[in-house]
Order: sequence, then structure tokens, then C-alpha cells
Amino acid sequence: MATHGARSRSGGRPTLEEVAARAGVGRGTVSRVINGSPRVSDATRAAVEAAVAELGYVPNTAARALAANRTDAIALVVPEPETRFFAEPYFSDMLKGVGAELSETHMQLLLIFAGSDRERRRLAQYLAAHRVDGVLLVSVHADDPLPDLLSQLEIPAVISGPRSAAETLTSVDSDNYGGGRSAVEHLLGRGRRTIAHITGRLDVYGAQRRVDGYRDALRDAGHVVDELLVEPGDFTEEGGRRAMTELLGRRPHLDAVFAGSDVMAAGARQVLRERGLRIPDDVALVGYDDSAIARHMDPPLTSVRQPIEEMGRRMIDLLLTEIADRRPAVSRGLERRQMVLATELVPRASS
Amino acid sequence: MATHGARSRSGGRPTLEEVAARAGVGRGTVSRVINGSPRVSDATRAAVEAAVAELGYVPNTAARALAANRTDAIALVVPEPETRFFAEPYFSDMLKGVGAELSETHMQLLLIFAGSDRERRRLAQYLAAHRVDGVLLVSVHADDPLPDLLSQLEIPAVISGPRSAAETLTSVDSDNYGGGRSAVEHLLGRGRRTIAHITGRLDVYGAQRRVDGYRDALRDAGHVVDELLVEPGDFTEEGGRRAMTELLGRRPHLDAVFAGSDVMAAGARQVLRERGLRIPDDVALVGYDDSAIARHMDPPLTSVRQPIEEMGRRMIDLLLTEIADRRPAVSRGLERRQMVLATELVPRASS
DNA sequence: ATCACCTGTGGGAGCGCTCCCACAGTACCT
DNA sequence: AGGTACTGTGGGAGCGCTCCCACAGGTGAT
Repeated sequence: MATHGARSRSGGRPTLEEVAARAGVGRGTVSRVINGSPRVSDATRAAVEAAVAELGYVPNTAARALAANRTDAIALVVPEPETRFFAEPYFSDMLKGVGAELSETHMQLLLIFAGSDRERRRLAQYLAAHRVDGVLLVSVHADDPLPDLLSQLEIPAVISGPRSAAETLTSVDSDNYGGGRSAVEHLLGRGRRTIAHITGRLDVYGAQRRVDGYRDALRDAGHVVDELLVEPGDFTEEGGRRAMTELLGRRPHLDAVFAGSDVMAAGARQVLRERGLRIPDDVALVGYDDSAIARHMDPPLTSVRQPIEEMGRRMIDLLLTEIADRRPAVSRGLERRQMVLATELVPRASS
Repeated sequence: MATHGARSRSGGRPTLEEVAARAGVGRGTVSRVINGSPRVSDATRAAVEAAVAELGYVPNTAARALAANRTDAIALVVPEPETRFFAEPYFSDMLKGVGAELSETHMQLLLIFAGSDRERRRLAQYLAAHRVDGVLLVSVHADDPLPDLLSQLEIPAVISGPRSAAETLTSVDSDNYGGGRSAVEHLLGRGRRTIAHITGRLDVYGAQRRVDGYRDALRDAGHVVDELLVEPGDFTEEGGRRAMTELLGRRPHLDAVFAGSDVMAAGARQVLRERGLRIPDDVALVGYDDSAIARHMDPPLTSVRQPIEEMGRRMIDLLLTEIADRRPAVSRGLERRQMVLATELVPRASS
């Protein structure tokens, strides 16, 4: 008993009870003040706030989580290895938007990588333990079981980039189809006729939609789509290089390339350079993402801008709403919430 | 009461008590099994494990945290805006090492940015609430109050890159002095005589130590140190550009530059190019960090490699030890723990 | 004066664990 | 035979909150 008591005193952090005693009120009243309940008189509130300040009281999160059955934390789950996370500016922008929006609240953000199998198992445990109130899912592949796990566990979740047109989770996306179209329309407008496309990973829905936009823009302009001008990439620089090499082998006289990401465009550019092809004189190049890479490339890269930061912000908005509603929108029979934000083509010297 | 009961049933997650009932043992025994105590007979352990599997039991972290007064989480605190975090490969490598080492344990990693004042205030609250068992501090400036806050709150912490020679926190560092020396010795060995240095931010101890190494290497080789050949940078590309411009203005005939980071070397390279100076023919260039930038630069950049991933791993080791010891080493009167890892010069075409 | 209905408040019960004391049973000494 | 020591186990108490019921005291309608 004595030992036990000593343990509990360690650190000497003040508790609600102590604040209550100091302010001369009950425990419940202090709790109400801390949580901003309106049902407290001004005088009492002031007294409690003074006691809190004097004692340097900070609520014990664990106790609160246990009693209230919530954690005040949400996770940003990245189903990729760290490496890609840092290599792609997409994540950095997303994190910025998320962080900005979240800083308005009392919620804490956890960043969780789930690239390897081992990490995924850990994540599953983590989610099963309900250690977060909600989850933000970015860059999810079509066959990923994660979203289903989430709905099964009834954890509120928002996905950036739906897995398919029939996505069941609440989602935020940019208009990939329109983005793909605008890239092609831009190149056609500049008089290009043989336009190749290096796609992103095709198990990413957004990458598919860009291809759709690419095809439809060509068709609507009266062109026949030459499938040998479409080469799948994987969003990496090396993949862009490989795809470009492939394309030049099959269609040496192409006069434009639309890459599904700036990083892949950078890879493509290297190959074009090595072959002595000038940008944009011989081959026009358009990227996707409008990242720092695009601005710093030589020549500067025309690129399709996605409002990624904005997407991050919207995701948080939607997630907080779902958490407030205390269960996923689906199970409440509400309409699926899907938000699509516009893209914008940023013309530069490469096209 | 009924309502309350309903609330507690929500989600229907099994508790320790239920597992105990199922296994036909007491609560304490289940707890022992879950926590890997050796004081359980094999038969009992098997029975409990079966019950856990059948029920899909996952411990409630909040309850555990409240009862045991620990969180099983540690924070990686980055006192910089997100932007820099992503721009510098240093952090990415560090995170990789930290993540790898941590995945061996049951600990959770939180990534916390504290670039703005607002974020810092949030962090202070966060730490005061003891929401993590320990803290990893990277890239801390000499006048940062964070380390002191940490010792005051008696939160175990390990710092990467001590703030000064008299750092009180447990620290892990690479041999910046030796790294600086090796860069200069390398350049001298290649016959260079007028070697400039673009430093990192001088409120970063490691950057200072590199300058010390630079100076001593020159002196030991019988040179007089020309202070006009030393220009402070700030670890950014733009800073490298500015410093290089400055240096060329003062010492147009310099024949080598040692930059305190690869990113700054990239900035310096741009300026050299613009002035028509060839690398390495006219000016040799050496960077620091041996990042992807160094390998991909044209020409490839000679650079000093720091074992950053390894540093991340060591930091975790030390931190976990301190946490296990339950209080900072300092207050136990132990020797300060300071670990210094060797650097290695990686020669490439730029020098 | 009586009743209904507010507002503000105190405090019991409970969240799901960990810690530790108590105790039964067994083994090995003297 | 009694003592000592160890092993394995059950369960009480407590961690610091939130939730909610109960209730005092006020206000206004009847």
C-alpha cells in the first residue's frame, strides 16, 4: 500500500481532484471547465482556471482515453516504404495541409508507414487496439485490404484517391481525368501530334483516370489512340527512364511525352538528353504534380498541378466530421461522401 | 446505469477479465501471460493464449498506460518546419534507422514537428502531459530551450548532434571534426591550395566542428587560414548559391570548395557553372552527407558520408536504455553518455 | 402558495488495466 | 517433525479521468 502510494505520487503531477480541492469545487465542475462545457457559472469557471494555472495542471491523456473511450489522435497511414514517402513531394504537401488543418484542433497526428509485411501486421494490431480515433489513408492500391479492415473495425477513415469508381470509404481526390485531358489538350494545342504517355502504377485508380483522360482527349480531337504510345511506369525516376527508353524504341518519332508524375518526367528527360533530343524543340514534355522538381528542371517542366495541400485539409475536415458522428457514414445509410478538387495545368518551357 | 453499461459494451472488445473467465484463470494470470512474465506454468500459459486467440483479445492501451504510467510511445521531435524535413535527406535516413530499430520492439514512434512558435507551444503541452516515454531530438540549435524543458520534466531524451561540447543530454553524433579534416586533406592531396569553405548554420555545433576540422587540417599542412575563404551558409541550396557568389567575389582564384552539406554544394555548383568554371578542372567541389544529391550531381560529388541510419539506431538503443532505467542518466549520477560515430570520405569526379 | 422547470453543482460508479499482497501447494533442509 | 523457501495463482486496490444521477436553489406561471 505504501509502495503503491509512492508509485502513484511519482512525478507529482496534479490531478483533477487536487485542482478541485484548490478551487473549492467538485471534481465534476473542474472536468466541465476543462472540457469547455457551458453549464458552469462565470465565477466558478474563473476560480477553476486560476487553480489550473497555479498548479500547472495538465489532463492525463491515458485516463481521459480510458474513461471517454477516445484517443484524440488520428493516423496518417502511408502504405509505402519510408523511401517513397520522402522521394515524392506529394506526401510532403499532403502532410502540410493535414498538419495545418489539424493544428486548429486538439487532435494529434501519427504518421504510420506500412510498406513491409511486418509493418502491416503491426498496423493491424495497432488499429485493432483502437489507438486512434480515425485514419487518413493515402496512396492505396486497388487490391489493398486495409480499407476493408478499417470498415470492419468501424474506424472512421478517409481515403485520398479512391481505389475505384465504387469506393465505399469517404474519399477526397483531385480530378485526374480532367488533369490527363488538360495535359493532352495543351500538347495538341502546341501542334504536337505523336503524344506518348508514361502512366503511373495502374493499380492506382488516379493513374488509370489520367490514362482515360489522355485517351479521351486524343479521341475527341479526332486522333486514333496508338496503344504503343502508352507505357506503364511506377511513379519512380528509374521507372520513367525505363518507360522512355521503351517508348523511343517503339516510336522513335514521337514529338511529345505526358508523364504521369514529375519524378517520372525527370527520368524521361534524362533519356531524351542522352539520345540528343532537345526539350521542347524535338520532344515536348509535360509532367504531373507541379512539384519543386518541375520548377527546377532544365528546362522548367510544364506540369499539372493538384491541390494536394487543399486535399489534405479537406480530408481532415471530412474525417473529423465522421469521428464526430461517431461511426462511418456508410453504416448510417448516408450518401457516400466523395470530394473531387480541380486540377490546373501550369505551362512552362518544356512544352 | 443501463446507459452507462451500453456505452461500455460498444465495440464489444474483449477485456482481460473475459479472457480470464474463458481460460478459467484469474485476471492477474492473464496479465502475466500478456506481459511475458516467466512466473506462469506452461499449461496455464497455453490455456490463456488459446483464450486470447479465440476472443481476439487486444490489450487496451489507454488502460495500460493509466495503470502502469507509461505510454509505450516515443517521439521524434524535429524543431524545423516540415519543409526542411523533406528537403534534407538527413531526416529521411535518420527516420529509417530509427524505424528499423524500433520495429524490433513494441514501441510506437511519433513524428512531431516544432518549427513554428505555435507548434512549439503545442509540443510543450504534449510533453508536460507525458504522452511519450522518451524523446529523440534531432537538429537542435545551440540556444534551443527544448532540451532543458525535457530534463526539467524528467523525460528521457537522446539528442543527435550535441548542442555544444558540454551537452548534458545523452547524445549521438558523427565525427564532424574528422569529417571536416578528411575533406580538406583530400583536397590538399589532390594538389588544391586555395580551399574555400561554405559552412552550415553556425548555431549548429556540428557545423562548427566541421569548420574546426577545416582549419586544423589546413594549419597542420602548414597553411595559413584565410578567413575570407570561410563563408557561412544555412544548409539550403539558396544559401549555398549566395555563399559561393560571395566567395568568388572575394577570392576569384580559389581552386576548391568544401561545402558543409550536399545541398549547399548543389547551390555552389550552379554558381560555378554560371560563371563558366569547370568542376573539377577549375574548382574542385566536396560536399557533406553523401546523399542522393551527391550521387546524381553532374559531375558526381565527392562527399563525406555520415552513418546517419546507424546514428538513428544508436539513438533508439540509448533512449530505450534510459527509459528502462526510468530516469535520465544525469540525475543518477552516471557518466554522460556520448557516442561518436566515424565518417568516411567518398571520392567522386568532382574533386 | 403550489407546481413545473430551469441552472449549476457534487460525487458515485465505472473505464480496463497493473501492481502487489496473500496464500496454497510443493520441495528441500535441519 | 518442524521450519524455510520457492513457485504459481487469485483478486483487491488503485491509476485519473468522464458520465450521469441527484439535488439545491432560483424563477416564473398558475
